[in-house]
Amino acid sequence: MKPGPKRSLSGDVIVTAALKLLDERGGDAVSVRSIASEVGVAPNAIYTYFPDKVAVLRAVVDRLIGEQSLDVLADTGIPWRQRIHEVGLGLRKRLLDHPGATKLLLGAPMDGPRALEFGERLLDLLAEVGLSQEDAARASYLLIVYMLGSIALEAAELDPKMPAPPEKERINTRRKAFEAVPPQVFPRTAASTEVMAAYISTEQYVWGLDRVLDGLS
Amino acid sequence: MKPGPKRSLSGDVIVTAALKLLDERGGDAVSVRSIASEVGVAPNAIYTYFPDKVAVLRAVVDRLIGEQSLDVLADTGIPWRQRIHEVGLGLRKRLLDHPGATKLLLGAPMDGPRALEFGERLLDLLAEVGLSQEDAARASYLLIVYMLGSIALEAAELDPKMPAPPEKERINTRRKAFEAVPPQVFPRTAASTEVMAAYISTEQYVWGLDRVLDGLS
DNA sequence: ACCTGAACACCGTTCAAGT
DNA sequence: ACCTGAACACCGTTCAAGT
Repeated sequence: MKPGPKRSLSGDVIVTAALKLLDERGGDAVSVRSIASEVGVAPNAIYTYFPDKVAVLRAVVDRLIGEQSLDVLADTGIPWRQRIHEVGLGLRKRLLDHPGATKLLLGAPMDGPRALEFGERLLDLLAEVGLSQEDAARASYLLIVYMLGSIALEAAELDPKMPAPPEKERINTRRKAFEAVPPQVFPRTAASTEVMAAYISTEQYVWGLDRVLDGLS
Repeated sequence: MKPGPKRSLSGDVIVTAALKLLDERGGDAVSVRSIASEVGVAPNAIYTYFPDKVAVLRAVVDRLIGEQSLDVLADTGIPWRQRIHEVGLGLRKRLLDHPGATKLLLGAPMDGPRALEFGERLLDLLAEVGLSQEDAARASYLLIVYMLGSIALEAAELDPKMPAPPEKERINTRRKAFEAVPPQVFPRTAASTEVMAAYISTEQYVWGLDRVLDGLS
């Protein structure tokens, strides 16, 4: 094969290929070599666009965060809590569509451009609502920790090779797991099987978000 | 070399070796082969005690969670908020001592025996405080999400090969990073540099924990 | 049951060389 | 500047065989 410029390659193309592999074949299948073969290029061509493999994966995470539109946050026609609900639920949905990628979420600092944008728009809203600059900054971090933490914990239970099954099915799976908890050793855990199983529900996610918002006001 | 039983090996010995490598040489240096050579055994001997590599790493995480004593949670002589503070701060300290291991925290479900024990003791306390069974279950999950989420996000910025530097130093590093944020694009983020830098402080951790606790009561 | 040697099918990354 | 081929120093895991 002849070398020479192809111009078919770019950072975006590489990120897209990595995400596709992550979704279709899971985290273990994503290698520099598999990404390269997916885009039809030699493995080391990747290094023209990224310094190393982890940089590619970080770009994948930032891409997913950027997929969530933040426009609602600025929509003063909607009550502010509801705006946060909408963005929080949207982010969760988008991330859970890519369980393989979501597992990488909290392994690296959230310092990508899309993550910064997310924080900035949250600060806008919190300032509008009347929080001081300092409280707004602290609150935005708390909200991000809550959202990403619960989404990551939720994604950890999903098969990275498959799109997430419907919520009911996921709760059933968890219920079975908790029914195996020995009641003599963990009486309260065993007694709350139903609630434990529903930890990963949309309802519990919103409940937690509301408790955090209650704590802020 | 002769094969034959050695009896020097056990799951615990393997976990200890893995944690040592994680601390001294970082996540990339932890391989089945390096663990095996650390304990003086052939690589495939590991598979007598664990089904695969990720099982070893999960056991490392559960070991660290188990290191935090939960006795304070049951000490009715201390105000309940303070009990949660103590356990939360203790867990944070213990995990941040092992940044390499902490990065693995939210990549797998929290279903180890020590994690279950943690949840159960939290349920005890929340029931004592007067929460209904359902609210207690939801609240314990919220608290765990908050603690693990902020600890993981904090650990993501640390060099896995080194013990965490003192807090002041870590805040200085972050401040420098945030001073590079362009104020035209992210005005609020840039204006709050000082608070953003302090996201990883003990004080912000406790502040967030208190907001969550406020939301619960 | 517990361990070994050898092998299989891979990795991430570097380097010199081609256009 | 952008890409290739070839190589280096590794991986996780399996399998048959020894005690």
